Amino acid sequence: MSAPTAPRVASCAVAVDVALLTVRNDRLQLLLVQPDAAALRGTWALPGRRVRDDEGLDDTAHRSLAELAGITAPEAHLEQLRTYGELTRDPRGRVVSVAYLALTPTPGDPPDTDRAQLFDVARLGTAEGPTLAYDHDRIVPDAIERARSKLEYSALATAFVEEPFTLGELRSIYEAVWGVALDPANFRRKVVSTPGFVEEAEGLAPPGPGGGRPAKRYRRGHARRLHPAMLRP
Amino acid sequence: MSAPTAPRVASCAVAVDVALLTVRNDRLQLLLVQPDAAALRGTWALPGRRVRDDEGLDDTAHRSLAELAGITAPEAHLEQLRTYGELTRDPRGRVVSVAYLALTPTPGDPPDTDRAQLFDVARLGTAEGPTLAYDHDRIVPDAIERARSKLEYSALATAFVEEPFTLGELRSIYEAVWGVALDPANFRRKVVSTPGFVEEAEGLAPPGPGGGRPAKRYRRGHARRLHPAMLRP
DNA sequence: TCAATAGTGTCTTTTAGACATTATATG
DNA sequence: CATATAATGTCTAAAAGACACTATTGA
Repeated sequence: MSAPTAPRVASCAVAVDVALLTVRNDRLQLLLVQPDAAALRGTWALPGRRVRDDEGLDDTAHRSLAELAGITAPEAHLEQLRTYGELTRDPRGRVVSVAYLALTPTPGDPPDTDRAQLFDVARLGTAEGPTLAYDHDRIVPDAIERARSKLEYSALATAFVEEPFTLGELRSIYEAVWGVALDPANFRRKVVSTPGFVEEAEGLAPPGPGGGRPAKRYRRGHARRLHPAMLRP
Repeated sequence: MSAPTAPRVASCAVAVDVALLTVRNDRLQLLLVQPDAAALRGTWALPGRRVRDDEGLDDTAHRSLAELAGITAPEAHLEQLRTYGELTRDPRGRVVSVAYLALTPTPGDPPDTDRAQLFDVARLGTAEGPTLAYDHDRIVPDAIERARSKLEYSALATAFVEEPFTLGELRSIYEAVWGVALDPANFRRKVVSTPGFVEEAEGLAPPGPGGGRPAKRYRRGHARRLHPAMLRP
């Protein structure tokens, strides 16, 4: 009974899946694509590709976004989330997937084609939301929680906005990702007093259609970790 | 020039490497083993094994510790750190490695055999420290920083001590991992006022050889995240 | 007795949060 | 003018940190 018929150690398929989050219309949204497999018609999946043998994992992540959603965002924030290796996570066989988290500003050109779409994060898991393929219903909550958590102790919120930005725009990122309202005055004080979070830029941003005082513009600072942190209420 | 001679998408070897940290004699220590390969004689490596085709990633991590260091710690804290997929990280070929972070109380039976040893984290990277094989000099700092960081906002420090423990023992964990001295009075107040961090247990712990008041015993609480966090000074 | 460690009390400084006030825009 | 948003000021409550003090042990 100790004579295996197959090699115990085998190469297995390695893939990358990317959870791309963005904030559009003050709502946190996730990019999903339609899977290739006909059996999965009607479901949605994170854009993902097999890792090529001459390709780094980050490169596979970028290629997944480019090939499956037409998104080329070399400046987008991209970080590893976690690797999912459950034996049965893919019905086609053993596939180990390295999941990535990507954060981008709202694309002025939203990829609302048939193949790729942005979905409200708030609707995921509800009857109105999309049905997720594979084990992506396990990856997606991890990605969202990572984003929510990293907004606290890193300057990652700035990855959601184009430069230059106003502190009102930055605050709306926090409000969309966390799903809470923040006091504008206290938010401003925390941001500008946290070293390296943002740097003042030139000029003023015009107010919205309803009027309002023009806002100062800011750029990303050089700090990666925030001291003190922006704690969730 | 667009006719590849080898398949662009191939299965590649998947391995798991485990960075096991413990606190011994008030110093943060890392478990390293001697690699199998003769070419790597004199260097030290994280215990790691190839993933079997019938085995989950966590199982491979446990097996790595058991087979290479004789450590069977099913209750130890084990979490994924990151996956390292650089093309050239292993001279034997393309190996994608899923790195794990393991935290355990000091083994009463330290694995100081020829094959496995605990090394002071403070000496890593110095002339007195071990030379690391593969790309493990990139993994190890990530593991240490993860542990230092998670002590702030999680109850992970309790993974380093056996139950029941005293708050003095818990404080010495923080001091060893962070490398700073903490005020005992303020530390105690923070810990007991953070909901779910620790729970009072029965009895008192005897003082050390130099005397001192007997300390109350505590057990791990049920909180995973600490609110408020234990911030580094 | 003294030295050592545990645990409590208290004070000061810092930070977070609520909310009023002023500034500058649109309609 | 009213309304909207930006930016500043001020007050209060909570938290962090310094440090004195008491409690209980071993030597």
